[in-house]
Amino acid sequence: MLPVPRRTAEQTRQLILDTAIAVAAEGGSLALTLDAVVERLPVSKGALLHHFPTKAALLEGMIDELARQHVDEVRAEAAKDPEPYNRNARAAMRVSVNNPGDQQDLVLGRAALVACAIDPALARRWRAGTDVLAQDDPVDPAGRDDALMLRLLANGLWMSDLLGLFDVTPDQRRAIGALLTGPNAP
Amino acid sequence: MLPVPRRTAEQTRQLILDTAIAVAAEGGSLALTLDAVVERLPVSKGALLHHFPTKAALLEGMIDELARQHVDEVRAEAAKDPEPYNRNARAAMRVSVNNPGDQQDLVLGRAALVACAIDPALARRWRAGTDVLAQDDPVDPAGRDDALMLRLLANGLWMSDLLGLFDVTPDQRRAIGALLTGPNAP
DNA sequence: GAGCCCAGACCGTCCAGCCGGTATGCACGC
DNA sequence: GCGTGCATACCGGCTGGACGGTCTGGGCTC
Repeated sequence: MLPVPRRTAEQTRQLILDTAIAVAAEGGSLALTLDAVVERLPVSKGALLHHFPTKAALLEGMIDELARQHVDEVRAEAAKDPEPYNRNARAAMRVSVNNPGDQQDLVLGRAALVACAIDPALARRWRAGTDVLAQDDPVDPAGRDDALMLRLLANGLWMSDLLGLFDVTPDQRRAIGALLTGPNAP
Repeated sequence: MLPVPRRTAEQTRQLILDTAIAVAAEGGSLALTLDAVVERLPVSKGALLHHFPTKAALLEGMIDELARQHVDEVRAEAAKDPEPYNRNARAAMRVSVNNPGDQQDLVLGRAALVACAIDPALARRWRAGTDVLAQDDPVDPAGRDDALMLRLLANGLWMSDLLGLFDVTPDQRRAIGALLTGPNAP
């Protein structure tokens, strides 16, 4: 007979992280309290503090989880790209362009932004967790700076979506996405 | 004889805002407490709460001030541009490209980011305060989407600088800035 | 029965906001 | 000029409540 607890410890941990991320994304850092996270969970405060002994540990767990999800998503998108160079950079663009259709992506980004704003050290941790995307991305010897440009543009679009900085119509999103396939398309 | 108190009320208010912005930029939202702000000031907690009756009022004051400074800076930069179209968009790019040289700009941006992460409503307030830059910027009838692209790229570079997301060398900064003058330069 | 996993009451600290008080200046009437 | 009354600006100790973290106990699995 398989051991079937109602939840494994790992599942509980993941549940806590997901909920904390959702709370941060919706309410900002002001709303991100341990009690608020527990309130949404079929789990007690004791359980939360069993898995994350301090709030700082929870925040670090969040950032690591968010970075991991982001890296996984970009890599999955990059795997569809037949070109040899700058696949991660282009994948980041496609992910950003498609953002509004994916609510989970906005939650991810907002939570990451909130965590980075709570403590500057968490921003460095995000960078540490995600820069494999830049390191592990063969560069076209010609047009060396294109990848950085793509990354920055993708990042700008993403941030704009997260914070509501600019209005970007679907047509404009398509135009931005078209940069990837045909740079000189009319 | 003019009444000359050591500081006018307006000066005190501005002093409080500047200090709160500095605290937020350096320590993140965790460090932004009323006491921490007062500690750096020749002003008491009573004075702070005289000018900003709640912490929310202080945060709103901060965002309004930051948006105002940002708009002023971009407009000042735009005034140097002889072209008739998209001057604010190009000015935003130049400001972002020159960011690392201007410590005050990083403080401004970090504080704004922190405020936006504390409460989503403050992000909307930032947008409300800054979108005059997009509204009040005549668009080239040909190449209509260029301005948005510039804004997004500038925003991406700015955010990257604020959070330390990507390494951008001075050469690469120049290359990005060169997009403004010669789009087809080698 | 031992060890992991969790429940939830409880505690201590920290911080936002309050409040009583002071100082200074201004608008009066006289 | 001078006293009175009122408003603005500011001080700083205090408190109530929120929130992070502790602790004791209990069940479930092996």
